[in-house]
Amino acid sequence: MKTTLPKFDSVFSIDCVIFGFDEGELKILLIERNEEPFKDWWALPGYIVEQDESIDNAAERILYELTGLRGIYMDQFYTFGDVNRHPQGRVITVAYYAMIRLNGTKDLKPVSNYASKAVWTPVNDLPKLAFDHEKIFTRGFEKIRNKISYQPIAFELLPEKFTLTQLQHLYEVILTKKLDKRNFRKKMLNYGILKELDEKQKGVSYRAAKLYKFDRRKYAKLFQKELTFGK
Amino acid sequence: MKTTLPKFDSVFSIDCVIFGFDEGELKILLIERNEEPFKDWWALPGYIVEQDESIDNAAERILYELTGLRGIYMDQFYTFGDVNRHPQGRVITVAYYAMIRLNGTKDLKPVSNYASKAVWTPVNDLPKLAFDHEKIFTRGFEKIRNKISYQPIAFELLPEKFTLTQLQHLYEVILTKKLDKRNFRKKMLNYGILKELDEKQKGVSYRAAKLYKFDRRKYAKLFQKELTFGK
DNA sequence: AATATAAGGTGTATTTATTACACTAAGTAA
DNA sequence: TTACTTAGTGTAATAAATACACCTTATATT
Repeated sequence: MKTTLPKFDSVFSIDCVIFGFDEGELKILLIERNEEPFKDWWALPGYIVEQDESIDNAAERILYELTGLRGIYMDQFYTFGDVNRHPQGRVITVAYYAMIRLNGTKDLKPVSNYASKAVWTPVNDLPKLAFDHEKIFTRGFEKIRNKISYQPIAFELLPEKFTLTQLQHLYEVILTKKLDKRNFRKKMLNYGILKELDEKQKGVSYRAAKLYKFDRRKYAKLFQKELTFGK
Repeated sequence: MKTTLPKFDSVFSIDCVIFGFDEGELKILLIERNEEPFKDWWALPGYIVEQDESIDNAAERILYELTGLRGIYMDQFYTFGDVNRHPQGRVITVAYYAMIRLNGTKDLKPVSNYASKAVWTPVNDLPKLAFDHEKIFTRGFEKIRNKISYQPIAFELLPEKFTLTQLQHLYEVILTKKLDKRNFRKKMLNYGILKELDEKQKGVSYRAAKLYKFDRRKYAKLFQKELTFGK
């Protein structure tokens, strides 16, 4: 990494922590960098914000260019502004996260050639990352762990139809702890935000489980109620 | 505001929402700007981040220069990056908040002359603010409203010794709703994070109330426990 | 056809937290 | 002494969280 690089003054960048759930594992999207610094390293998808675009738009564009993923809604979660986090100059980066449904989506094709590939990587098996991206990932993971206890974000990660065991498993992976099956089901079903389908799991070599759907309408109602606390 | 101003490319800035509680009112600190653009307008204390300082340090420095307040611990809560939020160029601003104990602290003296004064202003009676500072304030207020339901931030705003009624009143102001006196007391005392003092309120023209202190040690223990959820 | 395997699916009792609700006690001021 | 103002207190009902173990059902194997 001792090449001569241009120096620049101040730029903003965006970095994205994109979560997916596949084969029972929580994964994030990493790119292999095709540019100095940190050429050939793994990194979070991220790049520099243009002069004339808002940071929210920049986040969407950058994710698209580096992974081919389009129209993904992301939320900002933290801004990293240490002085030496980028070797070429002062770069303050705004970190975004999103959760997406993998549905067997496999490898992704970067549109720009700034990344050579984009690969889903299990969070329990991450390689060393460029810049301070480990720190950014860790904070993003904390964010969703925290968020899952008051918002049904799990449904964004699962396929449209899922079993209660899959749902529980996802919660366990995000919370990093085991949950009690009966209590978990009681609680989930009590919220009333699940629609039981007339359909069962297929292709498993054991008793097939019932499939459920997330009911957005009922969730909206529930949430409305929860915003108006009792006294 | 039709003066000729220098244009610049990209800069980062910091804006601070500093909460205080005084005379039964929740207040924030505003400065009167002494520079274009928005000269003579009210604004959140904020300024530009230097090349060689981290954003956390910048936040501390800027608050000091504009208000004379020193060593205030602040938390970042959101970054505002719309393209046209600043008339002179592209400015992305990282917003911080803090809560401080007023203890009769009155007016504050800006150290830099970029602000002509710094004044505590009730949140229910804010003037029109420069830039997008209303938006920033609103988001900061939401942030503490949300935070108060899982962290005892109220104690940072109250004097060291306080009555339960004062504590309740502060909760009511932040949550913007009335609370039941008996339930509030039961709950607070149950947490076990209050130390009852052998002392009473003074100088009131009615029955004096007992004074309490916040017990940080017990809170630390409680918090530890809460981080390890049941199953 | 019988058996083994592997996950699916279910209920109850206990404890803890939340809510609703109204009167007496104590100190100060007139 | 009286009026005023806030302090301070308890209980019953309801709802939520927890701990805990066995039978059922579909598939695969012999």
